[in-house]
Amino acid sequence: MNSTAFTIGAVERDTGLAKDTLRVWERRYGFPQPLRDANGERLYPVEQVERLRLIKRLLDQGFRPGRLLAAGDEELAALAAAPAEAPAAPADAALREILERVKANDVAGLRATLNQTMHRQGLQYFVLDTVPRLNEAVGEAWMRGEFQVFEEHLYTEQMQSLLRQAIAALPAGRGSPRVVLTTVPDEQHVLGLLMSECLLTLEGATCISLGTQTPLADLPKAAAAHAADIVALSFSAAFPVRQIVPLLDRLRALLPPETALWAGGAGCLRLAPPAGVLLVGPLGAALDALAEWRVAHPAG
Amino acid sequence: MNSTAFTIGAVERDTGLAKDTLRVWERRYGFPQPLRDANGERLYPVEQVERLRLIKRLLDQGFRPGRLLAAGDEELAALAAAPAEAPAAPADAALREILERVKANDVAGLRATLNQTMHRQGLQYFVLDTVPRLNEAVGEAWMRGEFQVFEEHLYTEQMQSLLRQAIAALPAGRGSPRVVLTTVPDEQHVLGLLMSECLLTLEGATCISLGTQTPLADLPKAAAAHAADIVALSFSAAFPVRQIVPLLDRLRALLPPETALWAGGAGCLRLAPPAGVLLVGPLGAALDALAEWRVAHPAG
DNA sequence: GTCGTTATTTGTCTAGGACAAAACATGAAC
DNA sequence: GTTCATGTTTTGTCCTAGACAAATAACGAC
Repeated sequence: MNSTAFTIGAVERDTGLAKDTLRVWERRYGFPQPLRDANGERLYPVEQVERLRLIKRLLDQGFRPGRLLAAGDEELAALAAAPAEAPAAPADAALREILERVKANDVAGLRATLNQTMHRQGLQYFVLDTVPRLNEAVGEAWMRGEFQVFEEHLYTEQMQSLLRQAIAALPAGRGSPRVVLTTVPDEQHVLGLLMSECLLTLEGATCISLGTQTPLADLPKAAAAHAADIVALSFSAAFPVRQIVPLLDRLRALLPPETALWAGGAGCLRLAPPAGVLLVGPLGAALDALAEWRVAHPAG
Repeated sequence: MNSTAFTIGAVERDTGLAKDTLRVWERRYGFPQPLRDANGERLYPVEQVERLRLIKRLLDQGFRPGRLLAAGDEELAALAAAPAEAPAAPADAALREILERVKANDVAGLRATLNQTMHRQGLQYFVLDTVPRLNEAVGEAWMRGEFQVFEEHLYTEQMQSLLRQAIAALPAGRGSPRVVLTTVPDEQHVLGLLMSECLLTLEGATCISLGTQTPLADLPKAAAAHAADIVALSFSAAFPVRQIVPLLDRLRALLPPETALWAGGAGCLRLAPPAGVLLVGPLGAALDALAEWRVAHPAG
């Protein structure tokens, strides 16, 4: 009956935690503690996998493994319920309605409400203010157990669709700077890219989006082919922070010095900027950075 | 200068080849043969990484590792140039023009041509015939060294944008069956999903797309919440074939028996169908499957 | 409080061995 | 010549247990 146990590889795929990490946690902290099959291979029951997913989220929020892995069920739930710092800005009506539509699995209604909100607020304000708050609210609702993962996916899918539509409706940017937008391999979150593309295109920049996960070695070629002034990367909170700086260093070395390298997204917030890389923390900072770039590069 | 070597983790991310696989290939076949840093850790030069990427593609085409890893540069190039079987259908004018736009990095032109072709052909024919041939042509062009990875990404991004627009323009399906569409974790290719969504929605089915990489354990909940008749998964050729059957078995066990489970995409072509799962090979077969489902489930 | 130094925590890497499932080859029976 | 059942090779994934560097926390001096 309980034919539903996960091998270590399946858990890695499902949670994003490396096999090595899973094994070393087991050794050090005693959790997870999978069963073993006839071959001595680990078999993780569903509950442990779900718990690991929650732990992964809290890790991304800045909690430390030692604490989370030693915590009991109640403690974990408490941490998930009381979000890190920011006493969540009070959700306005539009926000609440959107969340309700997601919870009610009302796809058509969700789509309509999102569309309406975007048009009422205007694209820039929507992207700068509402979308980040929605993203956060959805993430927190999941951690509190109010949303399922698939509901989060549904939200992301609809938001993605909306933003892409908005971008398609904008007059294609023809101005400078020319920006190549993408994420590095293993970073699959696309909303950050789309939000940036909206903002920059609104300001008249030319965006060339390569979608997610372009291999590093290809970026210099892409920058050259598109005569890009800037290569911009987006990192979500889920991306392993340790890897960001070495990554940026490697990429910086690959790119010609006259091509700027920008990195933004939640993953870059607590980070010391490597030489030659501009870290764009909150989304609005991208607009400032754009303005500065234009001052430093008068048309010509 | 050549500060640009990859650790084994970076290669895993960049190529999609597991660390274990990379190490065992080195031991068995003598390739790749990375340098070592001061700590004895592997450092892969860029050329080896690019070669690994090519090998990965050929593997996905059905070649065997023993052959590919023993092959010299020329032999590899020959294999890549002469595609597996099918003596590629002669590319018609529209196809050629699209490929040229990609090669010329003409984003606006590409977008316009795609849009025009879709409208001329009609959505169904476009999705059933042109898109798969384009996908294949782009993949082959990369293997022959004519396209860079980023050019492939650019194509995918524009096609994605176009298909999403087409879907948004369709009257939202309200008929039966109700289909939940997604991919499993680690399967990130989205075009297959979008193509299916187009076809099914055109036929009046109700599609609920969760985007890519929904954790398995969430699918039963999603199916229940959306009262789905069918859960449909898409597997690309890049997804490790070995894992598909165990995956489908696990999922079949999780889903209630009255919910159908369909799996399609290039990854499913050479595969024995597990019990209780419908393997939809070529795209057109999805339409047949839909018709059959309707016969078996008269309205009511 | 702030700074610099030591201690702990944590993820990632190493080695080589093992095994099951898939793919291929071989040969017997029809 | 095809079909089917065998045996053999290939191949990916998993195992253990140890090591180390980078990030973080803790501490004492100022």
